Amino acid sequence: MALLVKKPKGTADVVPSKSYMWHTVEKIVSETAQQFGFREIRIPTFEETGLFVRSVGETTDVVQKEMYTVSAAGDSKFTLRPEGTAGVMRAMLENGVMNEGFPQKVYYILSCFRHENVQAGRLREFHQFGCEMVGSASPRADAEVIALAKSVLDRVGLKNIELNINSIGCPECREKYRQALRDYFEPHRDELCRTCQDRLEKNPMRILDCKSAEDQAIAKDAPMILDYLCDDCTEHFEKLKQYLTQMNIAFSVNPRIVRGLDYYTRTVFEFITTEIGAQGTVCGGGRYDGLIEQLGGAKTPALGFGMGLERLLLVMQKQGCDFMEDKKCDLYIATMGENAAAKALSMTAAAREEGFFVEYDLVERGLKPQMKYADKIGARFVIVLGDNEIDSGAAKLKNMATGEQTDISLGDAFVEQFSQAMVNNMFSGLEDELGGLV
RNA sequence: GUGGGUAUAGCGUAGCUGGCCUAACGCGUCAGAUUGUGGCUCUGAAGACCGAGAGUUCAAAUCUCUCUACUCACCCCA
Repeated sequence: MALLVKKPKGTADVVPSKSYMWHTVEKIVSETAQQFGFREIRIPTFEETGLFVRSVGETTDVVQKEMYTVSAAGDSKFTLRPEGTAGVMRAMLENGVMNEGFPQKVYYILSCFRHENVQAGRLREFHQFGCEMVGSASPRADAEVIALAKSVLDRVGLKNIELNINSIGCPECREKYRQALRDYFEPHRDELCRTCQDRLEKNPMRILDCKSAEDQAIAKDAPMILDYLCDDCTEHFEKLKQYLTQMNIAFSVNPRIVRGLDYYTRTVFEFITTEIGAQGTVCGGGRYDGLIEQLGGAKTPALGFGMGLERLLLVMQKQGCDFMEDKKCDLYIATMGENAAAKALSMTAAAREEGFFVEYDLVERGLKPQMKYADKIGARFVIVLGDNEIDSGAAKLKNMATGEQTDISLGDAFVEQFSQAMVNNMFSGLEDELGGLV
């Protein structure tokens, strides 16, 4: 079949048979964040372009070549958010959340848009779970945020995820370090790859994680940021490491981690896997003490992380993690004839009123196909309704797992009797499980 | 933008030293197998102009070329 329109490159559909996977991670992720005292924040899908230019950074790849920017009818320019932090900070400032006392802790699940070349684990529209903590300069906050990310990864069941941390210092020590890097690389200018020659001026730290083998060799003996941190930044980093150790969170210090967004200061971290291809960063984050001031707020320390949900799901599937199944149908009412169908309508409504998951025939099929359908959707119970039952006012309630049939009234007592059957069913299910254990 | 790989029914695949392919198999879908009862089994049906276009040939899903899409990787990041 030649479809007239296909989905845009880099987007993904979640079909009904797979949505339970998303429900699982969304549930775990938000419940965990709430246990840490984070509350959900929701923000618009697009923002004024200037917000991202100001926060993410004019020279970053994200801003320079990956933003989906639209303008409508002479309005200002808008951009589909390429990440969550900038919009969340804007929203917190605009709504005065910063004035409600510190720390403020928020989380969100949202889609982000970047016009990149797609590959495994990298989409143009992707989903991110993010957390932000505003108002604490303490390394305890760093440890707490990392602990939250770690906790989420543990609870979805991931194994072999490594935590890398680094400090890229405050603007002062970072500038000293940049100069040191320029001094180091300058003599090798001609040996560097072309992009790194450009980086030498604008962002020499990027040369450190260049993939080119030649550049790697040159960078091998380059000065390390950690040797250039000021006393405060050093102490902050030392404390963080100490806290992580106390929390029993394993980590490695990786001086090569350089975040691609300009707003980061001091602590940066990544949770990495090698199991899903080249895009192994499942979670990335750090501190951004200067961002809020840059956006026009008071100077306020803050930090957070983003977790790529598609990547998370890739690893979960790869590792065979458990997912929560969708809720199954409690009762299917099979009908034969118009009278029965009419009766089924009122019975269904009554049972749903009590919270039960009920279905009945919508396609006007025969009894046998209806039974097959009931089986396919995993219905626990089935009632077959025909003229006999309508006349007598009673029917058989069939337990699909055991095949056992019991009497059930079609009158006022119907819902109550069905509830009782559900309770008994649950109870015997528990008994079986316990019996197996004893 | 630069490379590699792949393109056959809803999904997953076979066929690819050209003719037996008027395209096969598994899953799924639908319908039957005691016309008022599912799961297993059996039978049958629907469903593909073999990614698109051109060429070679008596003959192409199978060979050649072009294009397109998808995919993996570089870059960058979640």
